[in-house]
Amino acid sequence: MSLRLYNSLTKTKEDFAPIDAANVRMYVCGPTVYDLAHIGNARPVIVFDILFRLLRHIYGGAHVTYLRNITDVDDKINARAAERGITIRELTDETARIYEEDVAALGNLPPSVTPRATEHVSQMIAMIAQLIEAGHAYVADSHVLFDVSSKSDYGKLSRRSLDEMIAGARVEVAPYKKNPMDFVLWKPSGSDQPGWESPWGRGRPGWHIECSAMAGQYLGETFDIHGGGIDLQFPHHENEIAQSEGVHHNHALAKVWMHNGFLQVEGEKMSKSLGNFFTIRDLLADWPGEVLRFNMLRTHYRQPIDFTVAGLKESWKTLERWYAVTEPLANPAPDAAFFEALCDDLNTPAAIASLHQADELALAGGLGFLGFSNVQLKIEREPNTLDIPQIHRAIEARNAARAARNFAESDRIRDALLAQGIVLMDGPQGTTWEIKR
RNA sequence: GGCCUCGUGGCGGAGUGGUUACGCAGAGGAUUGCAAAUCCUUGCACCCCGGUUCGAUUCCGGGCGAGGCCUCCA
Repeated sequence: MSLRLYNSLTKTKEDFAPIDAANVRMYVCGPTVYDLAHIGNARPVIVFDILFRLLRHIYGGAHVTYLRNITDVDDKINARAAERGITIRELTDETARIYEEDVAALGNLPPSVTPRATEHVSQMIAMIAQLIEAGHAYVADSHVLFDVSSKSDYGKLSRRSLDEMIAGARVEVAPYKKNPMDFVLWKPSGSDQPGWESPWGRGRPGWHIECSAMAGQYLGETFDIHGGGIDLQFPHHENEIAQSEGVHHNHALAKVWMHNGFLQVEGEKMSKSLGNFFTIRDLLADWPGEVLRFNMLRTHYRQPIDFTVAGLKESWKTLERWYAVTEPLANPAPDAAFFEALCDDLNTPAAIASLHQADELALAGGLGFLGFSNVQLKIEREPNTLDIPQIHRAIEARNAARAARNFAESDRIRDALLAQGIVLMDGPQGTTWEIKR
C-alpha cells in the first residue's frame, strides 16, 4: 500500500516517494507566540501529527524528521509585550510554554525539532546576503526587499501572476519598493524595538525569512513535505519558496505542499467580534482534549470544518462507546482498511468509519494509531469531586427496594441520583453508573 | 474587482460513470418492573439548467449558493 498525498503545488494526488527513505523530512509552520492558540490553530497541528505518525509507521520512527517552528520575533509580539508591561522574552517564553501544553493535551507527539526564530537570526542574515548577491534582493531605505520580478516563477504555488496581484492592488505600496509585491526581508529597528546587528544596520527579520532559514538549516535545500493552513499559501509559502529557491539555485524547497482547510465555528467565521472565538485553553476547560482531537479528525483535512457543540457531543459519545469495548493500544499496528484510508491522502473520516466496522483488536489499534489514550476521559468519568461510596450505598438501597418490588422507592432513589448527574444502568451483571452528559 | 475551493439524506461525513459507505438523530423490535445502556431491523440525499454518454450524483459548460486568499490571520 503506497502513500498518496494531495500536492497543492501540482493540484493532484501523487504517490509519495521520499527523497531519502532513511530521513523523511517535513516542515510545518508553527505559532507566532504573542497570544494563546485558538482552535483553528489546532487543526494543522493535529493533521500533521497524524501524517507524522503515518510516516513513522511506514519509514520507521528513527527515519522521520518533523520540524515545527516557533515564531518569537514579530511586531505583534512587541506590541503585546508593551501592552502587558513585560519583556518580549517573558511573553514568548510563557506563550510558547502554554502552546506546548495545549497541543500535548490534544494528543500530539512533540515534533523532532522545534526551533525558535530568534535563535536563527544569523542564518537569516546569511540568507538575505546571499539573496542580494544573487540579484534577488535589494537594499532600499534601510530595508532589504525581495525583488519578485527577479524570479520568473513567482506565484507558482498560489497560481497568481504578478499582473493579477497588482490588479488586486490592496497591498501597501511603500515608496522604496521597486515593485508593489516586493516583500521585506529585513527592516530597521528603533532603539525601543528588538534588533540584531547586520550589514544593513541594526534591524529585525521580515515575516517570511525565518521559515526559509530554519528549514534550510535543519532539513536541507530540498525536503519532502511542507505543511500549513490554506491561508498561509499566499503570501507566506509563496515567499518562502521565492527565498529558498533564490538561494538554492532554483532547487525546489519542498516536493509536496499540503494545506489544511479553514475552520468555522457554528457556521460562522471565528472572530472576537462575533463572540465565537475559542482558544484551545478555553475548550480544554469544558472538553477533554481527545474529544477535541476526535472531532477534528472526523472531517478530511482539506475540507472546511465547522466546529460545533453538537459535533463535540457526538465525538464524545463515539469515543465513550468505543472505550466501553476496548482500550487504545500503545503500540498499534493498523489493520488494512484503516491503513489504506489513511494512506489515501490522510482520509481520517474513512479511517474512522472503518473502525465502526472493525473488531476489538483493530479498533484498539486504530484508536492508538490516531493518538488516543482514554486517559482524559477516564478522569472525566470519575471526577474526584464525587462521593463514590455514597453512590454505591444508594445503588444498594435501590436494588433492595427493587427486590422488594417497591418501585416507588427505587425510582425515587434513581431520580435523586439523576439530579446529581448520575445515570444508573441495570445490566445482567448488576447496576452500573456514569456521569450524565 | 482578481484568484481559488466547495455544494451529498434531519445532522455529521466518505465515495463512485451503472447495484450509493459509515456515524448521530428518528422509527420498529429484543431486553427492562419502568427506564437507561446495549443488540437487531429500518425510512431518508447526491444545489439548479444544459451538454457528453446506452447510462451521471460522479465528466464538461453555465447559473445560483457558501467559504477562503489578495492586508495581520492557521
